[in-house]
Amino acid sequence: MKELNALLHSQLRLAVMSILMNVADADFVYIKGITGATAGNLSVQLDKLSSAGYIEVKKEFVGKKPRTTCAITTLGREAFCEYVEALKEYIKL
Amino acid sequence: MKELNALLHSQLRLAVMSILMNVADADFVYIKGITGATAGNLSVQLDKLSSAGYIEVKKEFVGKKPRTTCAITTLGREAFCEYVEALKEYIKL
DNA sequence: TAAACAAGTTTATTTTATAAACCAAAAATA
DNA sequence: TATTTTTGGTTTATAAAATAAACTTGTTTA
Repeated sequence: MKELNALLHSQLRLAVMSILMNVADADFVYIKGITGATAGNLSVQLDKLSSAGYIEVKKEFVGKKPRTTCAITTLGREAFCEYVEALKEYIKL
Repeated sequence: MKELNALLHSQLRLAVMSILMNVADADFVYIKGITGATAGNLSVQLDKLSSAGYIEVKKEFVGKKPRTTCAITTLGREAFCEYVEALKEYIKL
């Protein structure tokens, strides 16, 4: 059977990628809210996606508050689509 | 976002359940062949699915050789379907 | 009869996911 | 204005998982 991309086959990382597939970008607080993840866990998982080149993470200040914004990359988009294709073999759609 | 059943959100266990969704039963050697899993890993994962009541495992002798046969239960079937439904929220199908 | 094989199980190791603890700065409050 | 709380995270520690390696029991084969 086809392998499932282990980086994507994780609930939180998959949720993040799923969100980013449908918006231009999303910030840390927003993603945290939708996924219900703890900040620590989210921080770690965003790093992994970023290291893999699946997302781009931008850190800036808005006024005096820091803001971390994420956007999916072309590579990430491709990986996500391949993952979904592979998954279909498992869940027969 | 909906939670993904952690017991099913594992490549090998999902593969096993996927196989068992489509056949009356399947034996250890057959599942091992299709999934490409090692015997040890498969043994452990079958135990987990069995403990959760998602599959039934029957051990018998065919001639002089042992045979382990697995079949999905109603509970397992339901859990699989719910998992697939939850997953759709992530992969938008 | 010794070596290799079959069908698993058990145990140990490596990864992962996750949460807990922490940090710096800003905002709210007493 | 001093202190507490909140915001927006990161780092570190822990618990859980996946996986492989080693082992077992019995069988077949050379």
